[in-house]
Amino acid sequence: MSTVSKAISLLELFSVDEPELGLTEIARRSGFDKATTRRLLVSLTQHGFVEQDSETRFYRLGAGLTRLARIREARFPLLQTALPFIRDLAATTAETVHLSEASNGFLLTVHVEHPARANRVNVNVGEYLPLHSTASGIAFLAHAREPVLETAMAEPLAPFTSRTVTDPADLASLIEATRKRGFSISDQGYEEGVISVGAAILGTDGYSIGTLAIAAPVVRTPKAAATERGKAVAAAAREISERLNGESFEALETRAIA
Amino acid sequence: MSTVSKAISLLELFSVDEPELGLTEIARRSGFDKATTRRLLVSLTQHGFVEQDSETRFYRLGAGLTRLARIREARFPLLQTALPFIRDLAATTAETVHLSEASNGFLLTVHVEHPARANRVNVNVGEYLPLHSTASGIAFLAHAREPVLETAMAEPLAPFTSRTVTDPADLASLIEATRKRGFSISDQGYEEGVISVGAAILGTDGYSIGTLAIAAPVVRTPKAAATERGKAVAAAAREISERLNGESFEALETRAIA
DNA sequence: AATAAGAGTTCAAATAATGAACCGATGAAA
DNA sequence: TTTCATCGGTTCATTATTTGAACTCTTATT
Repeated sequence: MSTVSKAISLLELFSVDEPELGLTEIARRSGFDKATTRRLLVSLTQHGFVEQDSETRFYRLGAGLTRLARIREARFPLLQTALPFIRDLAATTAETVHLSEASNGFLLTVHVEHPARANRVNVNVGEYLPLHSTASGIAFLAHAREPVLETAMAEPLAPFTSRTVTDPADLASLIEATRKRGFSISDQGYEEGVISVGAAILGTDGYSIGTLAIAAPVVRTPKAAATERGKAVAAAAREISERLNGESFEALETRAIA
Repeated sequence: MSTVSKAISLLELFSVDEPELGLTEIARRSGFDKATTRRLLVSLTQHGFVEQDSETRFYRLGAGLTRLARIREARFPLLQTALPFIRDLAATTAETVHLSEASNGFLLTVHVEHPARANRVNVNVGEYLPLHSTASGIAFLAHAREPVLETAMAEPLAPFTSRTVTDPADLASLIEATRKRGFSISDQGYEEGVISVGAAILGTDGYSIGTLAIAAPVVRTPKAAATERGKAVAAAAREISERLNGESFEALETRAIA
């Protein structure tokens, strides 16, 4: 494992639920020696990737990350562009809406809007999503590059619930249906009791750069509601794609095939 | 230089103006060997910190950064909280408004709102701001921890323009005035022809965690206008501090002294 | 006062990083 | 269409950085 990977893996230990950790704890979780861990943390601190609370001595993610993220966002304003749509969907559906971004073959949740009600689906910012078992993942695959798709299909399809689609052929037809329909549905494929709909956001080259999804408890989601939400995310994803690229969604879709 | 620092220094090469760079270019600018540079880039890519355009082969900052930045933001929602205020200030003043975040002794510009007019002050997201010669920096120092303040005063005060305050004693009185007034003024201290006003945003401990500032061309900024803008940023910074910490600004200020 | 637990440090040994020289592809110039 | 230049990417013996067991220091607990 490269030193750089080690350093970055330390950053990955932080999450929304555990945004601050002590040195020993970080060393324990990463499996690195305390001395090593500290040296890495010091390097990261020097560049503002990590901050240390001067009082508690705990470490947390630093502002340098915000800075770089903003530089990226200036080039690919996915979040900025999608935000109003996410808010709108969250308001009209009163369910959890989340935006994920593609990052070399993975999907990273980048923003989440939760409804103000007790029984809701909780999605954490910073979560990685499996591609074969979530609405986002399937929507992503429906517009992914051939090699990305192949890699995803070749992996063992982990069964997260009893309903997870684990047969590659079934997955292929799900993807095909998603492409036709314009949005994907995952009926408890990732988490028991949760139904999600998702749609891909396309980049200039016509391939997915991210996804938009709505997750809701099955108990209050009749089939018709799911379809309606699906149409809504698809419309939003389409609009976001067009704004980002300044081209019609159809033009983008065709580009990917050529 | 540690390997980690080398890797991160590659990330620092990207900016809003140059968001994409080729391998040779990155190697040239960083001063590392091409092989080394590539190895580092590959490591960074594996973690989503860097992406490579599959067509042009150029490298750019990756979505993994957005993800981590969002995790941080969940803990310190500075940007989220400040955004509406920034927009409001930008709308009412029709001048450049920018938010900076403290990151171990430095100030990083994290968001900028530019007015839609030709003659305006351009501030880039991702820029580091000197502490002694900008409105933001002085506002920051006015509420900084003692050691941070001392370090800043001890450094040689670089003269960016003929009007930059380079005498530590003068700087100290500027800081004192800022503390009393509630906002700082930098009259062409950093860039010729630019006048800025700034105010500190305080954290739970009462010390600055960031700054809010308005930058405008001197030619259209009479003294009265500057004072008015100063009061506006101060009010906004105060409100943001209160929202972030759920405490009155006075309570926060007193905490720092104790 | 004794004990424990965490943060941080040291230095010989182990391991990972380095870079000169290489290949192959692409594109511009002769 | 041949030549030259440039760029992305790779190899492997040499070299320099990273590693971790054992240490100290500080703080909180019994």
